[in-house]
Amino acid sequence: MNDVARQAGVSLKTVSRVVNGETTVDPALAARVREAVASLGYRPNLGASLLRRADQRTGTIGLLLPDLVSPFSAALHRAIDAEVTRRGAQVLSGNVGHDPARERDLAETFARQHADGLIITPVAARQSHLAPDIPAVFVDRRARGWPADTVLATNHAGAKQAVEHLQRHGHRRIAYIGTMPGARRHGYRRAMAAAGLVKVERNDPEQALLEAPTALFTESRTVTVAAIRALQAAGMQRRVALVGFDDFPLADLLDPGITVVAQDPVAMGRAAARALFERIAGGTAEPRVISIPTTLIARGSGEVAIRGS
Amino acid sequence: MNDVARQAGVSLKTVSRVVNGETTVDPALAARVREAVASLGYRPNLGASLLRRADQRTGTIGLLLPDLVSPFSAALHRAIDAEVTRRGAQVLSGNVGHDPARERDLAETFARQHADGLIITPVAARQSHLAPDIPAVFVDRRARGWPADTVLATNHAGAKQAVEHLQRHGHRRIAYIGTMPGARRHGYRRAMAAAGLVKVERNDPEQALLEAPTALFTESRTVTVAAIRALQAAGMQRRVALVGFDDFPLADLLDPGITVVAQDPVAMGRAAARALFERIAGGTAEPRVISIPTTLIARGSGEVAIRGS
DNA sequence: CTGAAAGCGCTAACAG
DNA sequence: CTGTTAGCGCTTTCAG
Repeated sequence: MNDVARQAGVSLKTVSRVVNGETTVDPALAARVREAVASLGYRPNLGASLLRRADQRTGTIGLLLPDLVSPFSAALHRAIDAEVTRRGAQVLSGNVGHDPARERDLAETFARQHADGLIITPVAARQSHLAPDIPAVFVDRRARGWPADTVLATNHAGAKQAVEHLQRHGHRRIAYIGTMPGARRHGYRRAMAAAGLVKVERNDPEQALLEAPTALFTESRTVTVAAIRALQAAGMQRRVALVGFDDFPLADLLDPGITVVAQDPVAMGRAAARALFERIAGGTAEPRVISIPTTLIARGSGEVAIRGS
Repeated sequence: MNDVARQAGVSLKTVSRVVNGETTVDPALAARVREAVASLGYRPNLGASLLRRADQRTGTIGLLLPDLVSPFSAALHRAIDAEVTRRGAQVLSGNVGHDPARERDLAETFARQHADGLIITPVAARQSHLAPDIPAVFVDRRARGWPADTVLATNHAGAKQAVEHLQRHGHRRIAYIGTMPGARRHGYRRAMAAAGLVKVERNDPEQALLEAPTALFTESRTVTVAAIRALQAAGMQRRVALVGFDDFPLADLLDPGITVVAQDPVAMGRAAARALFERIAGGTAEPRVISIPTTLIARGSGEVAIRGS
């Protein structure tokens, strides 16, 4: 900045004013400064600037996702990106890879880089260890040990939709396939029990099929695809019904098309970004849980009627 | 840091040594410092540290992708992430959304945050405007106007694989469907011409089908999926052959399975990360183009024989 | 509208 | 092994 000042024939402070877009600078001087900036390839030093600056905002939001490869994460990312960009800020994202240590390291990195806030799909059981004293919002999984807003799909209602749909097609013996702990699975259990159905619970679709269920309900995209493969391998894709939690690309092009309870990642991402900006702006209300409804999309696999009925 | 020093009863410099992991500190003092750090919730100021530090490394790599949602980008991301993490650094990524202005802004942001290097899948026609005087490597599209290493799939060879495969199954009249300009499409043209085939070139699969080709070659995942939909809608998925460039999830579960020329995003990502670390370490060789081979994966759609043959 | 001086939090270079 | 001093690049405060 000193070099720029020298070349433009002004004081350092005037350069600072121009670089920061203050309007109280003589246009002729400002032009000379901008010229010098361009010719010297000057780039302001963010860290030095932040050292003294009153307003500590950097216009940067950190996003931590367990697995950037999943279609759900990707859609969430895009929605958050759109909302954050619309407000003139930027999203930088980090891939946690389901590793709590990396979750902590990335949160720490964002905090050291003075991100204005964090949006996190947590992978660790408790989040207290990463508390980086900057505004944060959780998405898709409830945060524990660290009060913050949380945006969730309404899993319990989603499970209810799936189970009642299968029940309407005559099914009584339904296998739940998945590995997820806690609240989400609990939602499925409650839905099954409430409907008075026989429940088979397994991690592996092939094992589940041995128990002769007439319908499958799968907990995530990964498990849904595994179930499709197992059904096709056994030639049973038209004899056992299947409803998956979470939509995925090409679900409509398979044969039969896969019926899913779709989350709404666009609404979830937008809600998370909005909640975060409220926190950044200084909102100090109690931590909220924001629920986003799910939708059942019938495509064929969930409408396979029970055998012999 | 001053507060920590006071509480631990040592000088500021000793705190600095402990925080930076220097080993020349009395263990008892170091323990006292760490205790004070924890109790005060002290977090070092990266910007201030960098201001004076000789080694300007931050252990951070910036990754710019045109669209984080695409499976290819996601796979690339994961591979880069793995290689960078293995070397003890972190990847922060930004979604460019095919917008040259955002590409520039994100590169600028990473530069200001002192990223050690950049990996970019460029979207702008020329990259000279974003040249952020830090080491950079391009992936998946050749960089123009800014000499840097580039990692590419061997498109020309990939097109040859596809065309020869279709030719072997009796096809002479092949539609190329895609919108991509420049080198990649050029590769397809050359491959077609070299094989002496009749080429129909269209953006839209439905239009292409009107020209009665016996086989389709699609340029990207998006176009491949559009072609699958068009073929299924016309009931022609077993009468017209299809080979797609770039593999995608569930391609094997469709009926027929979709034959593709698969890129190798894992190898591409690893090569890009390695090239970048060489540049960061000070390698000053001429800009290279690193080619990663493609593989034809036969799944059914590309082996549909020509009608009546 | 412009500039001079002080100091943000930290590390390099040098003593002890 | 530990401490002192100077100064990184910038913005603040305050005086012209």
